Amino acid sequence: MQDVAGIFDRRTAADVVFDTLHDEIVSLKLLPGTKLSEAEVSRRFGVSRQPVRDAFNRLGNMDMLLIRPQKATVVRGFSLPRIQHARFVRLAVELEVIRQACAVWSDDGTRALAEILDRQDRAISQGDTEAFHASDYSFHKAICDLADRPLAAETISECKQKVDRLCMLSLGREEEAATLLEDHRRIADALTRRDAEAATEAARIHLGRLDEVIDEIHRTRAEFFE
Amino acid sequence: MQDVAGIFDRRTAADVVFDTLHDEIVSLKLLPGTKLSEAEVSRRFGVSRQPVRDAFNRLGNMDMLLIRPQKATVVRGFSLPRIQHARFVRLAVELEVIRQACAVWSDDGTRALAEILDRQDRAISQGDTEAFHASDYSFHKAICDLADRPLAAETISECKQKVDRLCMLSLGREEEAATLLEDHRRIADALTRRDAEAATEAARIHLGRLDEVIDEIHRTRAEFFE
DNA sequence: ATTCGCACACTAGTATGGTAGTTATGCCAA
DNA sequence: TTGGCATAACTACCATACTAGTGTGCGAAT
Repeated sequence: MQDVAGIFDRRTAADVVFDTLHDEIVSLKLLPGTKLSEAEVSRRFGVSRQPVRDAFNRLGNMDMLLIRPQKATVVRGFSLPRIQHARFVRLAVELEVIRQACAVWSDDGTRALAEILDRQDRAISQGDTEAFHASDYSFHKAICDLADRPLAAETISECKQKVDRLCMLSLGREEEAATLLEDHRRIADALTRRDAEAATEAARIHLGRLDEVIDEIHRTRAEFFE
Repeated sequence: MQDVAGIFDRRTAADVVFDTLHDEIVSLKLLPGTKLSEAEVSRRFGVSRQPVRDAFNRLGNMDMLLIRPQKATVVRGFSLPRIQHARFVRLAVELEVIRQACAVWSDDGTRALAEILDRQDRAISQGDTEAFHASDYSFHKAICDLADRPLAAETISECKQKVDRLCMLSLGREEEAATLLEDHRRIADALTRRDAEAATEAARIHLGRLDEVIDEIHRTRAEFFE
């Protein structure tokens, strides 16, 4: 009862099951097609079937699980149309964010991006891929904030998540970090010049770099697609 | 208790509760702030609490219900930032759809849009607002299909739904149907000319027409916002 | 009259038992 | 050996009972 941590942050059993399964699906510890049963998962977590059911429903709503009544529940595979759609939405949002950022750009924005680009540069020279990805996200989020569209970062993140799950299937391609940083520099420069045309064009190229990666995954790992 | 369920599409009790509540929330038969209890709703539908709980969870995931553990579950009010974000995402997607449609435009597209515009024209002269709204949706969906981005129509529809729920609070503004049709004509013309710049600019104006309506609702119906 | 405290009526979360529907299995007959 | 059918072994769905946390209102004490 005196557990201070647990009072405000009430984590239900369903939350634990949901978070764990979510992580395992995204990180591909659970591969597409894996069959999950309420009873089995409830035994694994030491809870009853009800919280598991709640967690399944949430994951089902997010299209991560396919719940077939009276049949079985399986981890959903990738759908190329849906992946492409997620990328399309991200592109569309990101471009419009950039346009609006250009309209309200100030030196504050230039300074904020410069700092993030420095962080990315350091991450690359130190070979810290995790820090690189974190600052990559910071870059895009900063533009959203500077465009006065903070919620856009959430939408972008949701789209990115779906694509990232797929890209876990790819082999290491971290050597391209320098290219991505160069893209960011081009976008930042165009924003500083308040050149929406150049900024959006650079963003198109930046976001298009995954095209071939995804194509390759689709070809070589067809078994994970549905 | 065998429902009149579809034979192939098994409609569970949770589905029925979800669909009904969803409709009532969207149509504002259930106003923001209305308290819903699992027990009460389960009595109303003549089912146990479990399917009601499933339905609540789904609606909670969609941000239509706010589920506060051990306290109560209430219909969520409107959040101006979220409404604006939904409109922003719709704008961004719609603009990019138009750009891609321009890139692959053919006479088929021109013909398809012309037919839809005729339907809208007839709906207006007959004063059939429902038919007008239906063909309005058809117009935007047709552009998505012609741009080879059918899923974009779903995203647009989701965004539109959130805004529409808010606009149910507005008084009748149907007199503007002619203006909206004129907007559509301008967009269609620009697409026919494959003029992406003009088409997107027309779309910006078209989608911006709700600005004042929403502002007014926010001012005069502040009690529904959170 | 005001305030404190406790009982009670609520809430959502969890556990468990049972039902209907689907799939896999294995036996029996051809 | 193989095809078809009965049956067992799953599945998710639903109902009921219980737990624990929260707000409210009444009564007693000041």
